[in-house]
Amino acid sequence: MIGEKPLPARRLPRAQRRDQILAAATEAFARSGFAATSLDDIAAEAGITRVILYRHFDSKTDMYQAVLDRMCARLDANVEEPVGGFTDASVDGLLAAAIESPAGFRLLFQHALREPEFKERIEKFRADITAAAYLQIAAVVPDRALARWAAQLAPVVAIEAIIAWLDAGQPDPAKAAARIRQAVMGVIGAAVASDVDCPLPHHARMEGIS
Amino acid sequence: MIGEKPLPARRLPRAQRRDQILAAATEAFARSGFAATSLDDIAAEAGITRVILYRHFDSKTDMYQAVLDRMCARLDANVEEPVGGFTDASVDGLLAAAIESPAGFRLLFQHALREPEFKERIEKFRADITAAAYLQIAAVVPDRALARWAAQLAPVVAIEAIIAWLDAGQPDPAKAAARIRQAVMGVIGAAVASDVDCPLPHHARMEGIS
DNA sequence: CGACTTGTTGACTCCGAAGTGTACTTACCG
DNA sequence: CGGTAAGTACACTTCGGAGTCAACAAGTCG
Repeated sequence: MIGEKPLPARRLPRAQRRDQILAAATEAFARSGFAATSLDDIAAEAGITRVILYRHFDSKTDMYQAVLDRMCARLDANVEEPVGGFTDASVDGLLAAAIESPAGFRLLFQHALREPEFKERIEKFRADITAAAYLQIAAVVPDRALARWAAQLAPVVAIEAIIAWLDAGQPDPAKAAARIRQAVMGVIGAAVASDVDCPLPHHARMEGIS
Repeated sequence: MIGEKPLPARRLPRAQRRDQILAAATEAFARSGFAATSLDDIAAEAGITRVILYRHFDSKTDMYQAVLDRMCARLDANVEEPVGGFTDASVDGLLAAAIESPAGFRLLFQHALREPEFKERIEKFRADITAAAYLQIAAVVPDRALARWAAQLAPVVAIEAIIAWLDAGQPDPAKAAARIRQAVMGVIGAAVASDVDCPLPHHARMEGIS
């Protein structure tokens, strides 16, 4: 299906092979998530046998955790939040991580986040960003329920904007970050605007856009 | 775990039971998707035995399809698109469907959409909305790649806004639709703005929001 | 009442995938 | 050149969940 190697597969030093397996596992898991991905799928993706996997990881779960941790570490490294909140730097960090590993990015936010057994770690990451966003938004949006809603939505929009950008073939990387930031700002702006009971003729704008 | 009934479970006429099973299955599947949900989970959710499921559905796959079709039909009914495009009515329809069945809404857009074997039907639904959105956006955004990106993103933001609203406890239902529409418009506005090379001091706005 | 239908229980088969062991090759490095 | 580590082949065991069957219990309706 992919690029199978009936050949005896080149030899690699242990650490390197482990890394390659993690990369392959990331790709495989990113397609259908944990439950729907077999170790044979991963072995095939890595171009080796299933048995080899067990020389590097204790179990499927262990391996999945390693994949998740690896990607989370990448995120933590890129989007270190000095309590500053959901800043431009946060978007840049997310984007950088997504560019480094698109599959890992998708895996985290499209699959792992919805898998009860694994979502904890990454949910905590997201919660941090959401909390930071809340502080900023709450300062502008008096209605607390609305502020929580916007704070919840802002990071999600950033993530979805990045994924949509990946899907679109990563056009114009130089301006991507700016555009994503604007999309997020657009959402926050919506919360602000609708809080003062729709001062904008949004209906007309939406209908008359064409 | 939930509200188990060790009792012999009340009897229901066939059609009614089938519907109740579909509702239970929707809840169960919405938690972890197709692969990670067992028929026992569903039977427990419905308060009956696994064997009964087979008196209503041929297989697990068959049942899942039924659940998906049911929810898709609900969507089609609510958000009928007279080629008009991604209008206010579309948002209203999506929102109505989400209120009718939050679990179904989540199941479709958080799980089924990422399950290769099943995403086809619902992907088509999403593609229709995306295409409609593209027509509207392309009229305002000259850069075609950017327009495609925004068109891809707009429906996703609408959906995520709805899910975030569900998560927040469905506050202020009367204005929810308007807020979601504004969020979507904010995203589209971002595409428009960034196309003319960032006329807004977005950086300052974002940093200085607090 | 008696038949039918909905339900339960507990057994059973089947299959795919996780996980393990052993014996056999072969590349690489000191 | 020889040993070790990386890799293969294949033959398992184990396990959970899908799918099936038969016997039995109890509401409901003619």
